[in-house]
Amino acid sequence: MYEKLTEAKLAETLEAGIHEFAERGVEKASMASIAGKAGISVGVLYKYYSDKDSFFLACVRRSVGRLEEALKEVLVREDKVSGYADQVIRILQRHAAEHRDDIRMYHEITSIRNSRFAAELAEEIEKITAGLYTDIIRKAQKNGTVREDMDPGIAAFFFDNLLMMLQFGLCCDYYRERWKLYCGGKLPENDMVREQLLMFLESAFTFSREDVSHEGGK
Amino acid sequence: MYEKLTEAKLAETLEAGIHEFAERGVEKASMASIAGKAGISVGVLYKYYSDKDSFFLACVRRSVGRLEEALKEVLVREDKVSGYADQVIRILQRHAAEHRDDIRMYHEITSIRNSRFAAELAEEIEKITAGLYTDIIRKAQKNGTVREDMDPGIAAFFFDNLLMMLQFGLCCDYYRERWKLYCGGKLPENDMVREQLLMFLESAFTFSREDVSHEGGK
Amino acid sequence: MYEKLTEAKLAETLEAGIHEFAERGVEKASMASIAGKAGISVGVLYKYYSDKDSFFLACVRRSVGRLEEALKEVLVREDKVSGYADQVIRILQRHAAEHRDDIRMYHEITSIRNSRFAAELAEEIEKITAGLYTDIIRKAQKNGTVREDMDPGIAAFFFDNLLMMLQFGLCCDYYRERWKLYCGGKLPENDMVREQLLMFLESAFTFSREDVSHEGGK
Amino acid sequence: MYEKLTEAKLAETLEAGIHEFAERGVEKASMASIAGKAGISVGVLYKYYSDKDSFFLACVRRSVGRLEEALKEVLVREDKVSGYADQVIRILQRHAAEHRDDIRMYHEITSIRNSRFAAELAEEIEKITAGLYTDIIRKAQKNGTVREDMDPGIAAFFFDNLLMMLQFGLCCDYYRERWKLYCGGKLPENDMVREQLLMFLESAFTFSREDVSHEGGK
DNA sequence: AATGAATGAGAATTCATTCAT
DNA sequence: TATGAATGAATTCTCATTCAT
Repeated sequence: MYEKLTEAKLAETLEAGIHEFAERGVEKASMASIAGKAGISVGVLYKYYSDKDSFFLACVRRSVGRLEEALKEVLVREDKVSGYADQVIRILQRHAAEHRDDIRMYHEITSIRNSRFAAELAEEIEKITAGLYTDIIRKAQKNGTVREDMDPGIAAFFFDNLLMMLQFGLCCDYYRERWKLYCGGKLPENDMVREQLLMFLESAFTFSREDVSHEGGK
Repeated sequence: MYEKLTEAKLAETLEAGIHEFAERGVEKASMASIAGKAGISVGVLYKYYSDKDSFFLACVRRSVGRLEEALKEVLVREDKVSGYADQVIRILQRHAAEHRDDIRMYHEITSIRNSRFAAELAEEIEKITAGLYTDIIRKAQKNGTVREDMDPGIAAFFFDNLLMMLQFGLCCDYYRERWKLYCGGKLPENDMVREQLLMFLESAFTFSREDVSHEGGK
Repeated sequence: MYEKLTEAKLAETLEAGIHEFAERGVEKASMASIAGKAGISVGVLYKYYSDKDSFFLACVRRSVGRLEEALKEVLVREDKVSGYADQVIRILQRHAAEHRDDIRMYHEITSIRNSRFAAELAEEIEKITAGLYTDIIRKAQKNGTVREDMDPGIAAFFFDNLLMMLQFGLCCDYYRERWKLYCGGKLPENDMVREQLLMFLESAFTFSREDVSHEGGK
Repeated sequence: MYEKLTEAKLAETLEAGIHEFAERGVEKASMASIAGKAGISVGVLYKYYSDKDSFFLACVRRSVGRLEEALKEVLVREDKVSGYADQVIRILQRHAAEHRDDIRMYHEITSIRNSRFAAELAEEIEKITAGLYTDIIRKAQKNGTVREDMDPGIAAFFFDNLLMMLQFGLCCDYYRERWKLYCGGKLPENDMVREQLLMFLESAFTFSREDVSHEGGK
């Protein structure tokens, strides 16, 4: 009984936490219930994590780590935004289906009501994708596949926003309902959504007809 | 003491509620604290609202009503998406600046812990804009200013997603920090964001270059 | 609107009180609900009765008054206990059937947990029957129909106890269930109960010391 | 602080509960006050009992258990009702003197407000005595010491009613005052009451004089 | 005098956190 | 070191009573 918590047990605890936080939200999640599900005592939980909040953070980190891991699959060789986006969307759709709790948990983070904390977490979680997306766009601008008057950071932000909502739409109750409202009462198929989103993004990032005719008329 | 609850006081109570819910979230918000801030007794609060949930809904409705009121300013005569979008974005930016708590409260609704309201609220809140945006896009498709292969509902959804994130980015801690991350550490100016978002949308909704060249090659 | 409460309205209020107290018990009875049922405002209720307790007392008195009224029907000419008892039992059985709430209310009184109060009420409510029953027994002793070694007061007390339980058994949930337990699961018929109770009482009051010594002298 | 809840403490808690329920009634009894009196925290109270009702039931059961324990002392060898009754009355008189709160608590059960427990508790509490008393009477009928035209169940019920009132008369405010009223202002001595009650019962259960003379005249 | 909205003390219950074992 | 029982602050909600109208 008095044996040190194994790596595996610790992982199990985090998973139990992710599940509970995803299912009931931070406030309603119960430390006792989490410990119970993980098969450990509340005591150890508090030995490893000073309080509920810090345990929540640990869960967030695990959850986000898993998402990052998934995103590493994207072939960075891709220089065209559309090809890149296609890969990312596919991965996120699969990830959302396989790790619903992770996404719900991620949404919980966005509720954080303390800017010091928010800054720390946002940096930790979003820095990589922020940089990555911005770079892709910058490169695409250089090779002429994305319009040059677009601010790469802001464009990357828009891009990420759409992806974020894509995931929430797959996993979080309110967003699902919202999705349905726009699609005549039922969630659209992943393939259709991806196709439409790609079309939207592709258009967005390239020159619109006016611009063309404008430039053409120069 | 024993002061009659005026219309004004009732409004003040809702505002106090909106503030508390925005600041602390539904679970942590305290009915006693709200009553205290509004300068009324807990008793009346429960006279007017049967429980915390129903008071929360009343706050949400007030908050949403205010947003809808603001959105009514949009000239519906506009048939071009870009002109329409320009107006909507301006209004939302102003609204977010003036009613930060409303937006924070809106974000609160999207939380897991409030899943019990999800379907009901989503319908109530988003139905109007969903229909409106979809219509605008459909019309624009008819007059040839939006590409025809785009599903109007899904496109409207993308559009609304971007607007939603715009607002969260202005009001909610986590989203603000995320914004900063994409913009070199500081929040971008409203004007610049609007300009970029318009550009993004305009391109997105119109024919992409390939399409153009395709058509051009006809 | 601003008219004085009529006699009738006041009576209606007491009846509403009796019903509520009988149905929910003193603690759970709600002054607002009583006022509502009586069609008056809580305000007047408190104008006429200083607090819940004093209103409860007023209800008790009305309720007890009605019982006394019913008991006045007993022909006092009766000198034999059995004949007297027969009449009383019949009246109480009828009264219990017609005024269930009165009996339930009466049981509420017995819960009173303040001896000063208890003394006052007991005196008010039981004094008449106490005297009456004792007298009957005393007379019966004089004319030789009740054994002489019986203390008239104590015997009267036993008699009243049995009548009290009879009524509770007809009206109060716990006592009803208790009744059933002794009678194979269902409440016995009034006629049968009366017959048995009369037999029990008749025997109890008559068998005299002589009989005992008779046996002893055998 | 952080004292382990021993068996003894648990018992103390139940006693504190019995006292509080007896003193103030179920509704007015306060869980916090009970915990305080028992020297434990509200938390543990709720660890052991899911809510106030279930704690109340536990108290009732303890209280009833103690009474049953006491009643086990009765020598069941007794076949004559009078001898049996003598023993039971003695035990109940002693029990009431020593455990006033138990009896007050028992009275609490019979209240309207506790109707929700009525059937369950009545069965649990009274079944044993109901069966026991009925049996005794039935046996006595067989050996000719109790008149045969008496329904054993109903007779047992009358018997138990008298015992019940005996106990309430010793412990509950209202019943005490009522007692006094029948006895010239003061509670009668236990010995005297027992003697009179025995006499009453003995007579009640045996042939009345009329019956005797009736039979004699045949 | 009647009204009923407003008051606020009080009660049950929960659960993050502590600490004796 | 692990355990999980014990703690008690905090929260929601109720309702007898008051008093401005």
